[in-house]
Formats: sequence, C-alpha cells, structure tokens
Amino acid sequence: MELSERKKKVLRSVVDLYIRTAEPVGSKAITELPDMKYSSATIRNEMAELTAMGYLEQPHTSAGRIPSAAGYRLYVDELMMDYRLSIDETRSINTAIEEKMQRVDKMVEKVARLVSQATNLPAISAASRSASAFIQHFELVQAGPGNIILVLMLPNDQVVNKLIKLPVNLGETDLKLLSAVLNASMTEIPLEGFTAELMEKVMRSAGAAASLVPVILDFAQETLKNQGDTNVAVAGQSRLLGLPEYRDVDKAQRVMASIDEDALANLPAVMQNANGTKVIVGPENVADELKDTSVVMTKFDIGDGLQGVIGVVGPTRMDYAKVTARLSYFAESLSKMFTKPETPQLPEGEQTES
Amino acid sequence: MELSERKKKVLRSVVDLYIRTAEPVGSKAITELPDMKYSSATIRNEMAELTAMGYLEQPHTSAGRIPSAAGYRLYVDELMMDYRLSIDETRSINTAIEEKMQRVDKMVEKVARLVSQATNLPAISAASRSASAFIQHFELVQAGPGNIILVLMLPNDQVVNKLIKLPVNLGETDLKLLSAVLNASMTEIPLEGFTAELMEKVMRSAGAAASLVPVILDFAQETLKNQGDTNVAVAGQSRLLGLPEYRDVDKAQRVMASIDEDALANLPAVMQNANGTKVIVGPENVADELKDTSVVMTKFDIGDGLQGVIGVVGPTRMDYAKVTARLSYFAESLSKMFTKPETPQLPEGEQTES
DNA sequence: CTTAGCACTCAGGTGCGAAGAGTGCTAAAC
DNA sequence: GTTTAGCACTCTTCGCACCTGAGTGCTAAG
Repeated sequence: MELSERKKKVLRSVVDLYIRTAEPVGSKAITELPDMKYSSATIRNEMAELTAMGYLEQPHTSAGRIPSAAGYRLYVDELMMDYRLSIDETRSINTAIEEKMQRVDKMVEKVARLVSQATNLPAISAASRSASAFIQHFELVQAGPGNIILVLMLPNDQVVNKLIKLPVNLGETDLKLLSAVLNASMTEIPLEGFTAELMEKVMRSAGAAASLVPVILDFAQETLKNQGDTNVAVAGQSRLLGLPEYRDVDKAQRVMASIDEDALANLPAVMQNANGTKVIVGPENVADELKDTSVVMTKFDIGDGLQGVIGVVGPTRMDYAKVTARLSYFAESLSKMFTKPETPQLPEGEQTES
Repeated sequence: MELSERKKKVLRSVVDLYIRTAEPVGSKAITELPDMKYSSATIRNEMAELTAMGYLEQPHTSAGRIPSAAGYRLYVDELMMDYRLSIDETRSINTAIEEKMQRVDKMVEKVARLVSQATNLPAISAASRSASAFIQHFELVQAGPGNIILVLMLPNDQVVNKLIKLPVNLGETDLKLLSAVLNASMTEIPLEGFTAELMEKVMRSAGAAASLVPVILDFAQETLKNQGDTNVAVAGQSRLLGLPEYRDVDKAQRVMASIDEDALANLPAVMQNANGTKVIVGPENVADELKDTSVVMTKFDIGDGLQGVIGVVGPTRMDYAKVTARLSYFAESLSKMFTKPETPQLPEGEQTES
C-alpha cells in the first residue's frame, strides 16, 4: 500500500514538528506550515487515515498525533530531508578531532566525548580488533643485569612487551637459543594451538632458559586473549536528562543503567556485519528498557586491523536527519584521519603501561 | 561550646533517621527510638537548641528537622557509629577484586564499577603516577628487515616500546652506536631537559642512524608527558536517579554533568596530599553544582609508583558510616592485592597497544 | 474532493477546604 | 531545676470540583 504524495507530506510534517516541539501535533499546526495549501479538515482526514494505517498514534482523544514506531521507520528510510552540515559544523568537528591521539583507550574516550558534544546526546564509542591473532615473532633482549625484555610482534605491526626479572643470570647464548626455539615452534599459532604438549616440547628444547618458558607462554596467551578485547567508552549520559521525555526519573534511570551495562557489551556487536549508518527506532530494540529509545550507529576505520564504532542514544523523537548526518561525517573524518598514509596516528608503536 | 551527651545522642539520632528515611525528623520519631527515655517535649527543647547552634535546620515551621552541613560534619567526625562489615560483605568485595587485572585502564574501569556496586552510588576511580619521570635506558632492537623496535625503560620497571619502520637498512653497528649515544646523553633527563641544543648534539654524534634521532626523541618526550597522565573512570551514574533527592531532574543533571567533566579532572587531585578516607560534605565542595552533594574518597596503593584513588558521589544524606567502611575496606584490599610480593599483578610489563 | 461548522472529549490548571504533622510555649508535676 | 502534658498555631499536602482550551470526528454544504 503506497502512500499518496500528500500523505507523505503530512506524515513528514508531523514527524518534523514533533521532533522540534515534543508535543502532539494537531491538524491546525500542520496547516500553518508554509506550502500546506489545505484546510485543517482535510489534514484531519489524512491524519485519521495515517492513524488507521499505523503510522501515527493518539495519546488520547483530544490530543494531536505523534508518530508511531512505523511512522519513524518510514520517516528515517524515505521521508526525511537530508540535513546538510554547515561549514561551521564541519569545521568544528574537524578541529575537534585534529589532535594527536596516542592510545586507543584515550582515543575511544575522547571520541565518545566529542560525539556526545556534537549531538547533545549520550554517545558510545568503541574500538575492537577484527583480525584473528597470533604471534609473528618473539624477541628476547637483555636489559641490564637480571632483566630481560620479552617483545612479541603481532600482525599489523603491533608490538607488545614485558619485563621479566630473573634471579639467575642467563648468558647471551641461552637467550639466543630460547629465541630460536620459540620462533621455530610458537609463531603463527592461534590461541587454540597452545596445547600442553606443544608447550612441553618447547620447554624440553629450551635448555638453560627453560624456567622462562612458562612465563613467556603465559604472557603470549594473555596477549592473544586481549587481542579480541573491545575498548568501549560512554560519554555525556547526563544529556539525556535535558530532554522532556526523560523528565520521568524512573524511565531515565532504566535507560541509563542499560547504557552503562548492556550497551557496553552488546551495541558495538550489532554493527559487526552492518555497514553505513544504522538507525534502530525505539521498539525495534530487543531490550525492554530501550523500547522507547532510539540508537544511531556508524562504523569507522582505524586502520591496522582496528575497527571503530560510534553511536548515540536518544529518545525515539530525536532529530534523525541531523544526528545521522553528523555521525556519518564524524565517522568519515575519523576514518580519513586514521588511514591517512603520511602521518599515521595510532599505528606503529605506542605508550605502554607496565 | 561542648555539646552535652544528650544533645549528641539526639543529633546522632536525627542524622541516622534522616539518612534512613530522607524525611525531616520530628520529635516524636526520636522518642520512639529504643533507649530514648525522654518525652517528645524534652526532645523538642533539645532540638530547638541544636537548631540555634546551627547543627539542625527546619525546612519550614511545621516540619521536622534535618541536619545542616555542620551537623553532618560533626556526625562524620565524632558521632557516627563504626559500621562493621559483615563477613558476607568482606567476602563479596574480596571475590570481586580477586581477578587478574592486566591493564591499568581496564583495572580502573573495573574498580569503578565494583565500588559503585558495593555502595550503590556513582563511583570514580583513578590511577596516576606520582614519580617524576625520566628515561633510564634506551634499547634498539633489530626485528626483521627494516623494522626496529625502540624500547624505553623508565624508573619502577616500566617498559615502553615503539616499532619504527625504516626505508633503509641500518647495520647492527649503527644501532649499537646510536644506543650508546642515547644512553650516554639522554638518560636520567627529565622532560624539561630535552633542549634543542642537546638534541642536536645527539644528532651529530649519531652517525649513519641520525635520521632516527628525531623519531626516537619525539617518542621519548611523548612518553614522559604521558607519565603524568591520570587514568580516570566513572561508573554507575544512573544510581543517582534512584535517590529521592535527585527526583528533581535538573538537579540530577547538574550533578551528573559535573561528575562527567569536573570530577574527572579535579577530584583525584584533591587526594594528593590527603591520607586515609576523606569526606567532603555538601557545601564544603567548592563547585556550586555540588553544594548539596557529598563526596567520599580513599587512596590505595598500586605499587610501582602508581597511586589509586576511589571515591563515590552521593547526596549529603548518604550513609557515611557504611560508605566509608566499605570504601576503606576496598582500598585496603586493593592495596594488599597489588603490593603482594609473590604474584605481582600490574607491575613488570604489560599489554601494549601499538 | 474539499471545507466550514459544530458538538463532544479530555488533559491540565486553579481555587478551596480538610487533614495531619510538627512546633513553641505555658503551666503543672517530679 | 528539670521534665512533661496540653494546647493553640502554622504550614504543607492532598483531594475535589470546576473551568478552560485544544483537538477531534462527523455532517452537510460548496
């Protein structure tokens, strides 16, 4: 059942107005819009039909209409006008992300904060590795008496290290041997391949440095496990409370609690196999607490096997046009910045805690 | 002006009751308490005097009394009964933090979440370095063709690294020379000592590897800068909304926004020169938005020059006895865990992003 | 097909009175 | 001198009735 052009226009107007005012929209308000050449009675008829079709709802008999979930869906998919970012907006986004971002965790936090600022909504930002992990190369470096630095190289030029302290002094040759054994047996092996037999075999071949083997392989396994790790940050939760739909504290609390826990784990996963910008309108959410909360998300590319997701959470009545436009632009700018070949920002080497 | 024993008892009772009920406390409610052997009239007189002394306040003529800031202060400092954690509580805290925590940033996040859970209030957790930073030792490692790993050793056994890719192949000897030069000139020098002259001098002595010098010293400086970095996490903001004092959404928003920004930067700094558990009662806060919000904080020891702070934010009417007890216990357990000599958790080497 | 007109519905604000909690003060009791 | 019973007074809170206004659906005329 295709909608007539006029119905679409009315529906669009209702959604637009409701997004602006957060109040049910009456027929009269519609007629007062520029280039709406019909009387309120005509609009009333159209609205009655749109209600029957399930695109609009009435909170009560004597109130205006508000969009239903289906109404928002249609609006997002077909009706809404493209929002063009002003020069000011693009500039302010660009200057915001211009700064060097050294560590992934700091980056994720900062991006969340920026996105939240740009949209005036709570924002989530995440970074995760997509590549499957294995050790490409082991390196053991003597560093002063009794100190050995273990360096692991992973695909995508990641380097991980650990300082090991030894009670006994091992000779240069012992280390060379151990390195050789490790590089021969343990490289290019995924986490599942770290079997007990294999590890024992390495130990037997390690000679004088055998006592180091468990420490090293433990660390290697830990590292591989961490590769799958996702870094998530949330920012600007308090912005929710500025919106009229969350004057109801209980409702606000439910949503915020769910952002805190659920979203942290699940939302980025939703984007795994999606592309572009994804909009989830209220009731389309699986989680009950989010039934009247919408989510908009986009992926961006960090390079080096890292993938980022940014998203915002807001009322079903959010300015989808503006939010999707800003989010997309953000994602684009971030991708550009991280994959720009001349000045790699995150790739290649970085701060370690230790 | 010392308070009589009876006045103290009355004041304590008022605060205790108000903490429990969040409603102004009347004279009758006090008389109904066990071992309160006076009539409501007597209590009324005492309360009138306590009000005159500034320890209690009256929202309006015909309401009960609530504690003033001075009243809370006295309560916290002298009046409140020690809250003894139950075995269950200590156990649940201990099992919660039992888990290995590899990376500082993850640790901080997790601790924040745990503390928030344990107190049912928003929690802040932070970790920062206290030691002044310099490079102790440079190490350059050849790692495959065109790849060099730069390893920096800092005081307290921290190790930081970076992978450098080179278009030209440098010989083993070139690297040895460069290492020697760096270790001779650039170790034990704080950030301020990285002058242009010094850096030029190093470049001139570096021979064939001179082109590496800027990259290396840039990274070294960046690393030293990051040493002062503080890792902060906030968790459980939504718990604020469960409390009756934050039914007023605007108030809640102001506080939460301030947790988001201000607290992130400033609160941990407050603990710099404090010791033990510190309580800031409502109006004692400098920030205006926090005038009716209390903060409780404690330091804990991570070892290796790292210092942690945990804290919670809540209404002035919070259960100080319980909160301080739980926070202290948390801090104690964390300190124990991190400084336990046999199984160092965070110290000595760790996951790097790169 | 569109529009003017009208009766109808219902949420939200306003005003008022009753109820209830708590106080301060006075005078009697211990 | 201290404690307590009693009472008048104050002030908030709650329920209730009422009114207003926005918006509707329907009908009949253009």
